[in-house]
Amino acid sequence: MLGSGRRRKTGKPAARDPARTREALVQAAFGEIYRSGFRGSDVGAILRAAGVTKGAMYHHFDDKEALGYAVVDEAVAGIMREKWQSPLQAARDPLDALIGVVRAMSLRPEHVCGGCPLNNLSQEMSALDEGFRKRTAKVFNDWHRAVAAALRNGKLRGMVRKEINPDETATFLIAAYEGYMSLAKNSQEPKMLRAGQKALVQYLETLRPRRGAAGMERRS
Amino acid sequence: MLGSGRRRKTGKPAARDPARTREALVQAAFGEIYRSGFRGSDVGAILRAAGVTKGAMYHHFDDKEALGYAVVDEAVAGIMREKWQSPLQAARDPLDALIGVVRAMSLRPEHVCGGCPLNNLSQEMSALDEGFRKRTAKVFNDWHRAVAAALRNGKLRGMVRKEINPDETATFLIAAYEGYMSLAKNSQEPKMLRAGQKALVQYLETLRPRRGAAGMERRS
Amino acid sequence: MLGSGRRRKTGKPAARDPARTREALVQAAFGEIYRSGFRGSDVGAILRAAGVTKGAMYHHFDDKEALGYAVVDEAVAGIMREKWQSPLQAARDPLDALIGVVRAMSLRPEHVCGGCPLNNLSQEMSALDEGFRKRTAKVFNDWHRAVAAALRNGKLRGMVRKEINPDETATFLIAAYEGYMSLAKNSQEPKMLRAGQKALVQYLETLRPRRGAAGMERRS
Amino acid sequence: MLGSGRRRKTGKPAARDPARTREALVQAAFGEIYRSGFRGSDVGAILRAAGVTKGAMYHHFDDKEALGYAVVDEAVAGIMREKWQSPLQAARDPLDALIGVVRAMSLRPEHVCGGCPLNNLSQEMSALDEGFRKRTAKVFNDWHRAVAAALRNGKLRGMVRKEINPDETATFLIAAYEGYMSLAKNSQEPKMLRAGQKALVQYLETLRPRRGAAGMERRS
DNA sequence: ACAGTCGGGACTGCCCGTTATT
DNA sequence: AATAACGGGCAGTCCCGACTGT
Repeated sequence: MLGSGRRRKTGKPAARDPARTREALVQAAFGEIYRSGFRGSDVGAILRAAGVTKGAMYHHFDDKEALGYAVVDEAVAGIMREKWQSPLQAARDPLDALIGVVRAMSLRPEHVCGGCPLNNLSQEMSALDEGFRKRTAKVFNDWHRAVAAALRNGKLRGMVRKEINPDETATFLIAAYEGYMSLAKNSQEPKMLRAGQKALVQYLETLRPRRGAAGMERRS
Repeated sequence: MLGSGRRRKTGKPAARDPARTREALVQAAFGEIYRSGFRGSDVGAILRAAGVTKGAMYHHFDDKEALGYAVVDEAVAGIMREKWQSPLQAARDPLDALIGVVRAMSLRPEHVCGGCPLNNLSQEMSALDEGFRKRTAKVFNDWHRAVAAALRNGKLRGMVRKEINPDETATFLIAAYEGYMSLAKNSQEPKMLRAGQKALVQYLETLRPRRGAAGMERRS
Repeated sequence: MLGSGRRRKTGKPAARDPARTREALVQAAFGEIYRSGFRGSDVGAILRAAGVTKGAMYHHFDDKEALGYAVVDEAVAGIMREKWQSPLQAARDPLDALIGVVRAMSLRPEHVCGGCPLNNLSQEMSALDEGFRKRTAKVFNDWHRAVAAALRNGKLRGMVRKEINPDETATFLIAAYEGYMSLAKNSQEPKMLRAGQKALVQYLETLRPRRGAAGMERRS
Repeated sequence: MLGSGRRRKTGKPAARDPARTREALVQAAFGEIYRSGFRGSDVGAILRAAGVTKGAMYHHFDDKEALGYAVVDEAVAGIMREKWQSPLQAARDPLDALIGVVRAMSLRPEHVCGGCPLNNLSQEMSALDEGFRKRTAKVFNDWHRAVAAALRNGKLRGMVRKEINPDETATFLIAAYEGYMSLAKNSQEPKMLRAGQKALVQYLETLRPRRGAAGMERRS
């Protein structure tokens, strides 16, 4: 502390920017957590990846947990929104949009092996940490709401069969999606994901109203 | 016990029984791992739960990993066999049997929150440890084979629609099942599992051939 | 406070008074350091005690070390001057004065347990930081000079035995004094200090010239 | 943890020997603490000096504090015993023995600057940690008892003046000794220690009975 | 076959000093 | 002069597994 090691700072500390620092931390943490799980991820590695020091991190986040929460709230939720909510909101035909989302699933090996970030975190932490559970549940909820709303909207506009229950159908879709993601992560084979895409698309097609039936819907 | 202070351990070492010791370890490990994940589980806790000491454990298993592998190969595989393979083998009507299995899903809170042991382990370890991945993949495979075989068999016997692809259908079933288990684990609400049961049963019912229309079904 | 949201700090910043701020810092630092040692003292605690903020402190002092130096130069040196130099300067009989000082030693528990501020700092830092060492050495020196001067003066005026060496005697006195302070700090018993007082007074009495034997004393 | 970094132990762990490990830790800790004080000493440095890892240390000691306690109880107490108790026990003439001890004080620069290990620790920690205080107090006590016993014994054997109070005299001796050690540590000059030796020897000589006046000394 | 002490080492996050920024 | 941001050392925890006995 004193006495011996008297060293003056050498390299300049690279222009403070709290927001950037925070964002870098969240992104780096997301990457590490995606790779190793929350508990398996090393704070040191996150720090290195973010180019940030411990002191800075513990200034922005109380502890590793708080950082993990931010990852769910920001990074993971953002990804899901971008992948599902946005396309659905912008869509004319909800089923086309959903099929588009399913077809857009990445088949890149790292994504196949990595699985779904949301499901990973949820599976790992739900039973262990209520904070994580609540946050991941919220993301699931938002996702579910977006899909259900799209279906409901589709029904109103005659683009989705009248008999289906939007909530149940949305849940089924999400469950099947996550299930295939899990199986693919385990098998590590893109063909498993492809099978999932095929099955999901097939399923989604069954949700369209029968042509020439009640109300005379036109295909989009 | 004679002469100088030479005393034999008083408490008897509980009648050596290697097989029992091993089994106790595997069961205790299964429990701990189910609760905390493989990496989160504490060898000490497993030992305590099994009433076994370190020396004993490291006699039977090279390391924690080896114990984990045994948990997959024995405990987890056993559970899946008991829950799926056995009912299916004994079944007259494969769809009835599958519906029976789905209906038998435990709604007990600890199971809802705990999720599916197989999926848990697979999700946690697939990306990190090839040994775990292979072993869980094998269990998934056996499961899949059993379901597919039942469906195939059902087709032959006219109890399952001819158009379905047994392999794809089995995969879909498993994916949806695991998906619902994941969602339930996250939501911690039995009603999510109930929704899953309902949806799966509904789906299974669609696999039955149309009555009185053998061989003439139209595509949906 | 007009127009757009331009607001001046509402709570007044307590009437800037650099000198007061500085003094408050030195006093608070003295207190903290006396309690916990220099390295053990927490800058935050000093700040709180002084009712001053970090920015203010680092305005007045380059770093914690500089504050510590000021504590030695100002607070500690001041205390020693007040306790030793002043009484000695004003004294008629130096031995009476010294005895007075010894008798004035505080027996209050916090002082017994706290020890001598000068010795504390010197012991803690001498080997670790040359700046502290030099500064505490200077205070010791001033102290020593004052005692030695008093003895020398006493000799001239026939109030102190001729044979004694003022420098050596002063050193001995200081050493014994600090030694007792150390022992008392360790034992935490006032009676140890009392023993020191008694011994020192006894010793000081032996420094008086033998009555009626001016100039003819034999050494024991 | 798992998955990636699979490394098998390479270097053999150097033949277990708990007692050696413990002793190495205590000795290394003594060195570090002597150099930097207890709070200033770095556990990592101690570990490096001892050639021992953290795990080993925290197996033998609950925490840094416990290691520090062992240093007092074992290393410091041992040094004092060796330096004072042993010579005194073996002595014919207690005063000769004490003078011998004083004359044996090391004048080596590192010892001058380092001060007395016992006093260092006592000064640093007495006010902060009751455990340290008690332990150092015990060492002081043992020391005091040995000196007092020697003086008492000397009195009985006519080698020490009858009028002196062994307890008070021992305390005075110890106080003066520690005082000089403190001053020397601060001044960093061996000549200060030499002055101390001279003064202490002179003082010790005054404790001898007057020659040819056995049994008839006057009170001072 | 089993008991358990010993030891290895990665990792967290606290703490605290300091420096930009306002 | 006040506060937010940052740098980083370091204690101590955790937990695995080896090795010595019994």
